[in-house]
Amino acid sequence: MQRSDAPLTEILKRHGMRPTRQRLALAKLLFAGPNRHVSAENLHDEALRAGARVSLATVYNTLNQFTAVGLLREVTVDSSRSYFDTNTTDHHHLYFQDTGRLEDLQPGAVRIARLPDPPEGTTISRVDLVIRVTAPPD
Amino acid sequence: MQRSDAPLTEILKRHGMRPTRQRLALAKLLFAGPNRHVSAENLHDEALRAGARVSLATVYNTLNQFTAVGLLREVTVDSSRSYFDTNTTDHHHLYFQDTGRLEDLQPGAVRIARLPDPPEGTTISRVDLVIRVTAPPD
DNA sequence: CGCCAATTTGGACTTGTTCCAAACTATGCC
DNA sequence: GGCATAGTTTGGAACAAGTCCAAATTGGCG
Repeated sequence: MQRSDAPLTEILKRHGMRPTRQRLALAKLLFAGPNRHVSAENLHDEALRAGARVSLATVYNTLNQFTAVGLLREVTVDSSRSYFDTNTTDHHHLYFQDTGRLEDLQPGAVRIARLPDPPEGTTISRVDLVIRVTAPPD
Repeated sequence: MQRSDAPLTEILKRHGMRPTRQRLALAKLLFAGPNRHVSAENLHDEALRAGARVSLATVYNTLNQFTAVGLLREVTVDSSRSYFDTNTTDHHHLYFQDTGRLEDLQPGAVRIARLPDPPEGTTISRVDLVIRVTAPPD
């Protein structure tokens, strides 16, 4: 809880959340460095290792809240687990099927030249592209 | 079990599976019509309603086996449930977030003009693009 | 027809996630 | 600064999707 948390406190308040000890600790892990992809278990372990006392339920709550206000984006690459991405700008993903590792692609790495119009009465909320790679060439 | 199952029997045999009553019933539901997207529960219900006695465990086994031999493709759009697509040709998906409905896009509907090279030592196994739409315009 | 390996099955189990009621705490107010 | 209170956290129960397992069944072959 040193002065450098001030911006994080601000961010939480700006999104209508109380800057609690737990949320600050998680926000720090998530946003105080380069972009990341985390799962709930994953972040929970990390928080504990970092000495933060946070329950798994709170990690789930927090990830969902952050996602709801747009601080995180949920990425669906594995049907058995949710990943959250701290990079909320437009970009696509590279997924290593063998290791489960997920990486952002450079914004310019993929170019989608044509997209269909959404069906009548709907709007496109998002276009997700995932490149799945395997380590051993098939 | 009328003569029209013969082709299905053939397909199963060709992929090294015994044409059992259960597999034939499921294959019929899956392949005897237009392309479909099913979940396990989903297909199980349908099979029971159609009078086939199949356990849920068998539906899971069968979907996984069909996928392993390339008769089905698993589509990951929802992190809490797996969908299987009877269309195994190259194509992308339209996902209605509100209803959970999943549709194939026409092969030409999307054009990807640029893709990065896969990282050293890996090969691209698949590129999945999903257009997520919502019914009420945001 | 009968054998045996493949398959199916119900139920137990696992894993990821949500729910819940009770305990705790950040914040506004005096 | 102390207090009331609404928002938050928490452990554990509950849930849901999917896998595992050992016993029972069955398809295919001689």
